[in-house]
Amino acid sequence: MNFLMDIVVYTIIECTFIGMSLEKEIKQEKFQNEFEKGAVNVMFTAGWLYNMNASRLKLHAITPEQYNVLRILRGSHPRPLMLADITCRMIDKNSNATRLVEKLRQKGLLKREICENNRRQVDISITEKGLTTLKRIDAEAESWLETLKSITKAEALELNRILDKLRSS
Amino acid sequence: MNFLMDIVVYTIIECTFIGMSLEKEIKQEKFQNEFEKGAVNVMFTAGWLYNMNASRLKLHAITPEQYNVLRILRGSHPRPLMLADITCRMIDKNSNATRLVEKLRQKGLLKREICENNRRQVDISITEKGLTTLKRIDAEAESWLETLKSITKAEALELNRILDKLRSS
DNA sequence: GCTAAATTAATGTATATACAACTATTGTAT
DNA sequence: ATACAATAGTTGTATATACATTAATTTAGC
Repeated sequence: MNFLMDIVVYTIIECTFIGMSLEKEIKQEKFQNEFEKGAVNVMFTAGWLYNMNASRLKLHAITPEQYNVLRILRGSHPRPLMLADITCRMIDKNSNATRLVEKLRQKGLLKREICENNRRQVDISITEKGLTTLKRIDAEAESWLETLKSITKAEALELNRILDKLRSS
Repeated sequence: MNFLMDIVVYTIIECTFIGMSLEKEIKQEKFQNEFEKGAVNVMFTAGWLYNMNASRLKLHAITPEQYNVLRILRGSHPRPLMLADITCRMIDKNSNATRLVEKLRQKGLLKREICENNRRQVDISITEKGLTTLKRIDAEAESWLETLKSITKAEALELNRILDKLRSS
């Protein structure tokens, strides 16, 4: 997270017992129960995913957070979004959209215009250069998606179902 | 989360189609397939978990990363650990253990001693105050664990299995 | 023994994040 | 109309992160 994760991952190492995969990866570990292990596993895996992402995006000189903003903007293109729209879609409400947007503007990947109807708000939209950049990244995304296919489609569905249920409390 | 999350989470918003829970939570979203959705879901859920964690730990004036280090040290207590031992258990290899440890030392939660046998290395161990702090946090952890139990034990097992498999590529 | 390589940790620096405080503009109540 | 509240973004600041570089000590080769 932040998840990112690099997320921001936390782990718990309390014992020398070695069990399955997760325990091995973070060295001698024991969890209170499957639920706690699940929470750590989600955060650990998120960090793993985020790192893969970050390194492939690095070649294009953008961070995962910046990539996120660009994709959000492409999603509404050609309609612009105001800053608050971007923030609420970013999930990490803490992350500072103002500064993220400014970074992308400096790179010419998006443009900002004061909205005439409501001068408090700013209309933000992706530029041609931004679209081109995303297209180049998309073209490379194949191998990244292949990595995810170490699980079956049925397992992916099950994973999504369980995660949605976990958050529904 | 940011983690996490605050994790550090990235999302993809490209459409106005509304489907299940994850799509709703990050507003009008459509994914290429279940695999991509799974990756985003893991990172999003990690951020959600990290934020819950961060806010409960804030009352004790420590961050999730610092909490992680303390638990690692408790795990080996009373044997001290060197810095590299802590780093390799932290997963986020980027995070700077030197400075995290220094923060905790300033709070009196751990102590550092130059190792006599090998003066390059530093023996780090949790203090009584550190143990007491962890104990107080443990006492409050019940409700946090309860939150995780919105899924069944079987689902938690399945979640762990799928995540381990996902990373095994 | 002396030099080169490896190990262990600390530091520098640019960027990012968390969170509070602030500015500007618009909406609402009297 | 004026004052007060709500909305939309920006800025300040302390801390954290990423990553490269440096420093100190130990090990190994010759």
